[in-house]
Amino acid sequence: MELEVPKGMNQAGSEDPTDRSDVDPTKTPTIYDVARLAGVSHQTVSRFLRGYQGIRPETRERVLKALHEVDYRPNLAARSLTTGRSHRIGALTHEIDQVGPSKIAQGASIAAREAGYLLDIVTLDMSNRDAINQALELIMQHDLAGVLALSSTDEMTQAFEAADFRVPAYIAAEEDDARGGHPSEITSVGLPALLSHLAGLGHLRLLHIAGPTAWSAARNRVRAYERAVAKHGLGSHGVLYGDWSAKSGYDAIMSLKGPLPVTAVVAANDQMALGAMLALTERGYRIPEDVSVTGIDDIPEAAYFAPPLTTLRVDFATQGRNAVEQLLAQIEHLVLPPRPALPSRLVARKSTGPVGRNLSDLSGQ
Amino acid sequence: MELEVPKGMNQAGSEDPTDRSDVDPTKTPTIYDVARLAGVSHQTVSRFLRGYQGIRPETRERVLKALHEVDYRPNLAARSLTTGRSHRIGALTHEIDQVGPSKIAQGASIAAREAGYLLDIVTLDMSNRDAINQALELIMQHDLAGVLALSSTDEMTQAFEAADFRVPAYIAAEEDDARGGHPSEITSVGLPALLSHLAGLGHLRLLHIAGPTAWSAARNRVRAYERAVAKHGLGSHGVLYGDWSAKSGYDAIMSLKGPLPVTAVVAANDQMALGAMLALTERGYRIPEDVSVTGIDDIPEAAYFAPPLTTLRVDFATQGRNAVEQLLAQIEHLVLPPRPALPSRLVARKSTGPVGRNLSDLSGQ
DNA sequence: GAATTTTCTGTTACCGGAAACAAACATCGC
DNA sequence: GCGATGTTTGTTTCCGGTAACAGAAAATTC
Repeated sequence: MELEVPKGMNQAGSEDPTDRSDVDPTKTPTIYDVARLAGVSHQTVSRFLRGYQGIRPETRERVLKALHEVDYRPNLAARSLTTGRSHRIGALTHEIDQVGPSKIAQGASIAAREAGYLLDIVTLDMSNRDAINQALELIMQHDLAGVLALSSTDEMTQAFEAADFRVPAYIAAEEDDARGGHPSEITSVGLPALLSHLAGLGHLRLLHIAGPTAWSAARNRVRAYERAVAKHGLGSHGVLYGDWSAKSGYDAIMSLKGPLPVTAVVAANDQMALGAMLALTERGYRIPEDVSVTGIDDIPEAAYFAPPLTTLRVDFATQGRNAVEQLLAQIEHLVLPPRPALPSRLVARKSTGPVGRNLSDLSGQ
Repeated sequence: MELEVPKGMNQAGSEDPTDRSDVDPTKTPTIYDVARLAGVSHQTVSRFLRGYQGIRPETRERVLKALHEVDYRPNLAARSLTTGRSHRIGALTHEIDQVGPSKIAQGASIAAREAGYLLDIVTLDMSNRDAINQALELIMQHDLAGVLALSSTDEMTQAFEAADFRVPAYIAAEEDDARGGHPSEITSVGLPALLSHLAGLGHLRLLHIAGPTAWSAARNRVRAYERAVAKHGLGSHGVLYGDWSAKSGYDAIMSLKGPLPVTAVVAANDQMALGAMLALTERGYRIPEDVSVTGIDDIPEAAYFAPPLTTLRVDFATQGRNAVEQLLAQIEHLVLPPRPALPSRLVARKSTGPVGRNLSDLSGQ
């Protein structure tokens, strides 16, 4: 008399339902391997993995045991093939020699990780159209849940508008005053506070060293600077343009002919402020006795410049986090609670001081 | 009389072989869509895409046309499901507030891109074991071609040894003196050159501000420093340990009691050198008249410190590139040509100078 | 206690490619 | 003129999951 073949897939002839005979140890195990081992169907394993509740405790335990035994790890390629969704986000960021962009990327990376996503980071020159298109081409092949630009330049904006991503895309503009968005803390609160700090020290004539005009952050800062100058009734010698680097800050100051026409220099980031300070020093001005200098960002080194830099603290990590959350909201069709504005705090250090008597006459000229 | 149905898959009744009738425009097209449009089999399309030569020019052209018409983009999830290989590399990097790590990541990212890979970058605290394990857990799910650690700490090394990646893994130690590898340029050539520069300026008693001991780069630099001190017959006041940050360089100098026992400070990176310079200045020492200070890395800002910093230029981008190439060699079973050593060049600026007479007596004490 | 519903589990089909195999056709040699 | 060979293209199967459906077992109803 024959025993009835037990139900299920286990018909290979072994009487032990937890059959491990043909599990190839060199291959990474699949749910089929786990199913065979647990004596259930692969679908039950799949259900277990996705947290389905209607599984009998007894079955559940067998699956769990089998999962551990073979040290199962899901194959996300297969999963995203069927579900049509990946858990990767493509992130474009500017070449990271600046602290800001890399901090933003870091915050974004962490936020993505918390949501179960991984960030595919591509660094490129944000103002080089060819580089952007090339990067987009690459990124679009690697099936992604969404695409993120971690900073905003004109070229990037245009490329995003022209591209056909087929997935959600988002540009993390630090500030989007021009596009009708609510202006960021930096330009609405931070820069006015900075200028008011300078006005309070008696400075009447200022100079702004801005970032490249293609960057929306740079443009917004210029506008905010000019607004604040007007509001306090100050005079501005105008705006010089750098490229965010210390060298460009240095060059900006060196390009000024004749005696310094201002008592304070407002740089759009800390690096340019650093360069400006060196140039001023070399030209014989003492900081802050003769000229005050301010930056924006408060990079970790700013407190250790000589002299320590008065600057605006910017929360880059949160900026990156917000960007990811915005994108995820699109991906997962969530409605996002209004995010609190990013505080940007004035950090007064020794690079600003009261206008010295010896130069104060300049401020009125 | 009936026309014969043309061969191929195109039996849906339309007489036009380039049938586009049931291509759903909302779905991203697949090779099957392209095949139908071109009137060939999907396999022919697949062959075309992978560069197979044995396709008749006529067929080839039809496929190409169809590809363009639907703007086909390969689904890499499907591809890596069948080939069992992905084109992504998981990269672990230290929280990127330092320039070094982020430059390395950038170089790695570019090199990966050139080879058709994308870098999944995960930032973490390289000396936090829990963070490392958590990150590894995450990236092991996202099927990767390989795993890369972009800098080397003890914790990272241990975690890598314990982990079961099932894919190639590589730790990019800047230098691996301790593990028998060929020592890097920095420790074998760069630091000796730096010390010899100081010796040439008359410095006889030095202090080293090192990075955290868990970092192999920090340890190697300490060893190289001590070797070079011995070689030149110099005296060392010893080694103080920082954490790569400007603050830790500042604190290190401030922790010294009494008058400064050395005439030159050798910091293991530029940030700590910056902090050290500020502390020295606050304690009343002039740089370089009273004390010389050197860094390592040559970050872009170093040339604009006050005073500009004498340092060793390190090629981070190439370091990252090398790491990726090493990993790819493992992934694709290539034998790598021996890579040329990374040049590390001494960049002498104004933070070093001849020993001043007023303090030179200290050097012999 | 049979019929019905609910709960749990198994079967089949599919995602979009690539590999293995097979067939159709052209070319060649003797 | 017919098999041998080579070139080009098509068919089937598989990768490792998930979705949709179906079937069996248990619980409930009347």
